[in-house]
Amino acid sequence: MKKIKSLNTEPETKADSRRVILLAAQQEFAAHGLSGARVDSIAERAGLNKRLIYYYFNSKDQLFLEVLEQAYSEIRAAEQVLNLDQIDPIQAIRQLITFTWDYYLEHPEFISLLNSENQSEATHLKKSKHIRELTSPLIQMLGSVLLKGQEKGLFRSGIDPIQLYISIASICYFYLSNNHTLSTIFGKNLLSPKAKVQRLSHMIDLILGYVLL
Amino acid sequence: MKKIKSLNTEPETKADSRRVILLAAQQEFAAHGLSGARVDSIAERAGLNKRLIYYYFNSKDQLFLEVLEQAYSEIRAAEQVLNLDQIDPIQAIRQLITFTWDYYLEHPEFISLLNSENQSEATHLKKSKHIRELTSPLIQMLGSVLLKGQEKGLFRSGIDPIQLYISIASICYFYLSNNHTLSTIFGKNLLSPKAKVQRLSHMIDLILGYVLL
Amino acid sequence: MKKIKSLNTEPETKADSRRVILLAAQQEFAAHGLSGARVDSIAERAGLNKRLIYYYFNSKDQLFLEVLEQAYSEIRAAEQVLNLDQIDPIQAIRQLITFTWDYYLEHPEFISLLNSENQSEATHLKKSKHIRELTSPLIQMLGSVLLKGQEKGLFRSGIDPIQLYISIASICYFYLSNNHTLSTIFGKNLLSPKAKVQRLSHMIDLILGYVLL
Amino acid sequence: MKKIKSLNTEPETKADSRRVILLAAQQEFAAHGLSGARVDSIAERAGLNKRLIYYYFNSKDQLFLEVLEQAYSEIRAAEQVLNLDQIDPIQAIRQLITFTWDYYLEHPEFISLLNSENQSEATHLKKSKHIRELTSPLIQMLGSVLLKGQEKGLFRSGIDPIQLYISIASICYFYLSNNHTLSTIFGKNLLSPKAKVQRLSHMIDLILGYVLL
DNA sequence: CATGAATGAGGTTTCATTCAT
DNA sequence: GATGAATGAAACCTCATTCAT
Repeated sequence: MKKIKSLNTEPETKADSRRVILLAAQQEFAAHGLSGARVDSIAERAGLNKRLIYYYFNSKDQLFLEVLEQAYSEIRAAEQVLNLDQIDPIQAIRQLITFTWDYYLEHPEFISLLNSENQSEATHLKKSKHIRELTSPLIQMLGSVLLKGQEKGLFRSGIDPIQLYISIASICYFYLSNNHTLSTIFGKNLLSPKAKVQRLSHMIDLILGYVLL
Repeated sequence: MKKIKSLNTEPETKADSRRVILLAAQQEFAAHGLSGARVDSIAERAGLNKRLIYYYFNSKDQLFLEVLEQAYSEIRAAEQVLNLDQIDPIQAIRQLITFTWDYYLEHPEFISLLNSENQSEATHLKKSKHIRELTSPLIQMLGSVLLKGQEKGLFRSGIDPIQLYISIASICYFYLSNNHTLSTIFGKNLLSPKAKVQRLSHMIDLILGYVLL
Repeated sequence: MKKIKSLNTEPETKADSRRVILLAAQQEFAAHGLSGARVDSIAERAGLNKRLIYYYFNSKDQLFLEVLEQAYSEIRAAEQVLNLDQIDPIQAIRQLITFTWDYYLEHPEFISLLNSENQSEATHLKKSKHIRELTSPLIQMLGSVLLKGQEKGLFRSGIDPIQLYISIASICYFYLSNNHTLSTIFGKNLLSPKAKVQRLSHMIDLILGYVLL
Repeated sequence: MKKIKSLNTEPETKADSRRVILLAAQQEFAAHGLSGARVDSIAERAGLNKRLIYYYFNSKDQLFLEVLEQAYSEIRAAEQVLNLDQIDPIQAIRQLITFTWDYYLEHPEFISLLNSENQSEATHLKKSKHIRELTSPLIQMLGSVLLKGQEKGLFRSGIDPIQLYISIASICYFYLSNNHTLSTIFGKNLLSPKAKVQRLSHMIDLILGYVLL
């Protein structure tokens, strides 16, 4: 549990504290889940007084929600930049898979947070107002990719973009979220460099095998 | 949190108490995760004294491990009965998907337990002795299905059974494990009867689309 | 804050703990009020682990309610023993005043608890089921005293026993509950032996002056 | 907990802030008692920064003392206006009771503050310098009323004005301070319009029944 | 005169675990 | 085998107060 160091040597300004707490909380929640996370540890990680956490966020649960909202908006923002609807549809599918895979690899905390939230039956997320709007652009984007591919005679028809998106997310997510048990059961490290390359390759084959006519 | 009733009115025998505790623990761990589960609640669910839990299982963690081992051996036993290598390969793939989907649907606690264990980085599972040998028969079975399909000129070549198995598990598992957040984000109930039928159909299309030449 | 010593040298039995906590709580609540009382102090007074308080009573508030209920039932029990309806009515009024005065003097915690409860707007008492039944016998008893006095041509008619009881309680209670501010303002100790005698005498004069024809 | 609005839109002057805080504190202390009151809430009620409270009043306790002093001087000022010694003695007694009753009814915070202060054993009041001299004029006034009534052959002799004053205060105060528990115990609302009229009538009867020959 | 940010001490409550029978 | 009573450690959260500007 390392203390977060501020990048610049100047003393943090007021608004910084909020951000520092949010970052520390993300780490702690990711590492231990919601009920396993300790407010004390978050304060320690942040290098700030515990009381301040309650000053800015009113409770552990509210803090968790904000961490979660931030995580969602970050991935959605990154996805938006892909501009899948402006490139070749086959390439677009490849890119979406690769991006999703890489993003999950680089953001293990995202997976961890989602697992926690699902264990809480999404009680936090349901209180959030702007979460739902975040996702629709992505699905729309994937929808137009599928349409374009179909019009070009490349893709099969009748693919539901939501189903496809969930499946792409599934195969990336599960491999990583369940890496520990899978690696234990299969008796080999599923995250070796070689294994990662093989997995990505398999996933692209799988999805394209389905999508392409 | 209902108390588990013993079916016969006679006082439970020694082995019964153990089983009742194990069942109660499974429910509690599934509902709240490892750190969220309460030993008190387990005792209450079991209708037995808390001290007895320690008498039989020594600690909460050891109890969790036993619950986990039991869950694994149950699903592996069920898979074994499929006898996929004795039927038509296409049908075998269909059956494997359908079975996996149904099993996860009927055993939400299995998903929940795995999530908890992965959050703990599989520390419990790593201590288990007989877990590893449980999985290999399944993969071997799937391997021979793939081989047979390929020999018959139906399936593409070069499919890694482990990769495929993980992918099949992924698309079933993730949809259910993340149902709460997904339903919230997409703003619709992903577990309505209709939605479940559509999902299964999509998953079979997806996998067969990939496997078939 | 003295630790309560058990009267007998034997180790306390199980059920004793509950009583010891209740007594310790009464003292602490009386001394500091509900919000001023500390659960830690109660545990210390009782010479028992703090956790045990939550084991027997589920929360500070529930503990407070039980203390309050006990206090009420004690005073009501003591009042019942007076058997006012079996003695001369004038003597009965004198006795009721004297008893009330003495009881409040000997049970300052009762006054303190009532003050706390009124500050909480009787939220605890309102949850109690058997409180209301406790008081009616007393009022009935006073009612028959008044009736008898009236029939004997001694007392004025039309006296409401509830009003009279409240007034008697008032003049005893207020003098003691507000003793600190009154003594400060009037610059003399209102609880000197002499002052107490004078007060009781005044109160009897006051009430009899009103009641008698 | 409504924020106190300043009547004029202009920025408050220095003395205003002090007064606004004092008013807010009175409300908060009255509502929750000394230990139950929150400095944060007082600041919020006042619409001013918490730090300002410390700027003007140094501590919560000192603030409480000032609130208390103000409350005392207000009631004493109001009593002074009565000029009881210039009217008919019987009427004077009636007026004193009615005034006391009405004042307590209109100033529930006064009762609440006194209760808190007595719970603190008058520690604040004892530090106050000008409290003690506030009360003597009232007692002197009541003394001369009693004397006049006695000289006119209306009142009994030997009535101690302090005792009588305390008794009058008692019967008004207790009924209101303990209204919540009394209403709960007797199972009826003691502050309904009708109940209030009956109480006042009873109190006047009680005191006059004692005072008059 | 005024304020947002920060804090140390301590509050109630919860927890896995053990004792004693 | 089984149990009610008991506990130390630590959890979340709150409070009056102060700092820095």
